[in-house]
Amino acid sequence: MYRTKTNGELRIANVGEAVTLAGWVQRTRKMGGMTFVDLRDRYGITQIVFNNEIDADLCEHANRLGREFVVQITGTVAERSSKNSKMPTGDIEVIAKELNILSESITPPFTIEDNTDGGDDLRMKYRYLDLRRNSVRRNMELRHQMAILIRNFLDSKDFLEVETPILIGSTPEGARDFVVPSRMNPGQFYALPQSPQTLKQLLMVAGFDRYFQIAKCFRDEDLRADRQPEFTQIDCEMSFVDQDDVLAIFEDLARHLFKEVRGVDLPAKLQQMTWHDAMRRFGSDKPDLRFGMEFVELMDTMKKGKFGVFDTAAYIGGICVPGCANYTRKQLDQLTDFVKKPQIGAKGLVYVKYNKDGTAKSSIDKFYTPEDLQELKEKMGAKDGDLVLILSGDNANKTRIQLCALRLEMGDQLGLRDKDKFECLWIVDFPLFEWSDEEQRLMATHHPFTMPCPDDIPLLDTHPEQVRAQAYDFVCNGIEVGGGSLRIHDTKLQEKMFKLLGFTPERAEAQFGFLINAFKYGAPPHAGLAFGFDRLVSIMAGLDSIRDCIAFPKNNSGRDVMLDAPSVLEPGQLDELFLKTDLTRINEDAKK
RNA sequence: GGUGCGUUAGUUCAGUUGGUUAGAAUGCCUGCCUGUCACGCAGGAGGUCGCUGGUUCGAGUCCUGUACGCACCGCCA
Repeated sequence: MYRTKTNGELRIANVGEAVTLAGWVQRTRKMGGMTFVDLRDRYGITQIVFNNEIDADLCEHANRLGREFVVQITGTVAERSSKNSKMPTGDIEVIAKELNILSESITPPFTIEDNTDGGDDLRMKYRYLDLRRNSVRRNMELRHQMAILIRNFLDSKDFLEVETPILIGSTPEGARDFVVPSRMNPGQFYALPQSPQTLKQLLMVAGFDRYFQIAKCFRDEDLRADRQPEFTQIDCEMSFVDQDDVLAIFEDLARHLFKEVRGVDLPAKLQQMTWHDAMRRFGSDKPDLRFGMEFVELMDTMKKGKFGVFDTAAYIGGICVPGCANYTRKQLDQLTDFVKKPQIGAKGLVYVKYNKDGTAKSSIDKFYTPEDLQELKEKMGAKDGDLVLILSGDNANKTRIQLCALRLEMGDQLGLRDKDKFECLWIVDFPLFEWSDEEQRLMATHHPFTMPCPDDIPLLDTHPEQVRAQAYDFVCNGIEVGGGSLRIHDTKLQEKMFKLLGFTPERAEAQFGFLINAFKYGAPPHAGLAFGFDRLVSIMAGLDSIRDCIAFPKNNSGRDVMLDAPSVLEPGQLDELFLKTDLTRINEDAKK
């Protein structure tokens, strides 16, 4: 019994049965009097046989076929005389009786194979061909499967899916908005939502209790492998819940997804790590817990020696890299170059090798006694054969971020960032505010509607930078996959937040008046969370970039190279919108 | 806004110290081949070395600028 595609319907065909298959020509093999055609559709490949001795005209017709021709073939399912164990349909073939060329194809610019010869750029330009490839199509199938699982899960928990508008108003806080001119309101612009944040809060005021949406979001910021200008969030909001309720239900969702998609059992209760601990132990608010090498703070230990660099350091920290005492001078120099790269910006790297024979060799032997190094060894929990790497700097936070980059690099070098291993955790107790040097004011770490921790509310007036937020991130394998918070539903507290963030009452009213007003009519306590759907899919699929699970992604410059978008408008279109483009600034930059 | 790497045949890449007619694989075309399945064999076509300016007797190779691509920093409430 073999699965085939017949007249658009899946069915099971038996040997000897007549079938009609339609699809694309993967390749042909001409053997003189015989021609074999590998016919591909969404479900796989079936070998078609044309035989000169059975039907010479038909065989001649088949010899015209080229790669990616679309054909319909009627024939008989037959058992193969020589089977091919490498392909799922390898023990049958279809002996062709009729061949109908539905569409011809010019030679594709790259091979439609699992291991294509096409580069990323070319694949994106011809994405419709790229999507024919198994590996890419499978990512789309996984995305579909996960969307179904998520919808069904949230539906079973009484979440109501509501679509919120794509054309909304601009909010200067946070990321840059994409804007859309309004023809009927000359000189005015819509903005595309960075997230449906305020709208879902209004749905809570509306009494919808539990909302979700698989929502397109838009941010006009620079791109990365894990950042697209338009992306998809699993956007959720709940009323009458506290933080534990939210975390419980969404780690249930995560547990369900990992089990159904990957067969992986996440722990019954996910670890919760405070932001402060995450920064102290891993130098990151999204630590990769697939491996150890936790930071050890070494201020007391290292300041004993005579190494001048450490005298003025505000932070000295080390990681213990297991089994790497045999690193060569060249490898250590490369690590030093790595931390000195401009993106990382460390001044230098101190290493201590604890050799297998019990001796120690370090870059700071001149300044420390063997006893000092022994004390360091104990402090680091290092064993013979381990390598200790130490960074220092006069800015504790920056140095921790540098040490984080080094830790991840060592994790990569030792192959510890295994794509089939999943370590998920919650980061909690984020600071409510961050100081912005650029704007010379406090900025909301999460967003301006985030509820402070109740214990810290008195600090709002005295030490706002110390106030913790009831905000949480879902982190998997060092990637921020989701985040959310309890929201402020009290008008007075919200006004205070706006004031601390430097909003005048007039500006707050102009931008968020609709929300403040709504809260005057009985707002339930509410909280929510959003998962980055693209990131979640790419983690499950083991992809390096979220582009690979997006049907038609944008490139690094935010361009769709297939559609050649964005593009200039016809003069008439601009006119209708009362718009003029002024490219003089670009030309001036070009002259310089 | 910044840093790094890259740009050579349809495609993926190699190209030594600057030196004759720029190579390989694959794809494509032609012919042969009745059990192939990455079929095989023989032959063939295919290049403005991203663009620009410079150094040089001579530039794919060195230098300036620029465009594009990728990764990253800044940015992403």
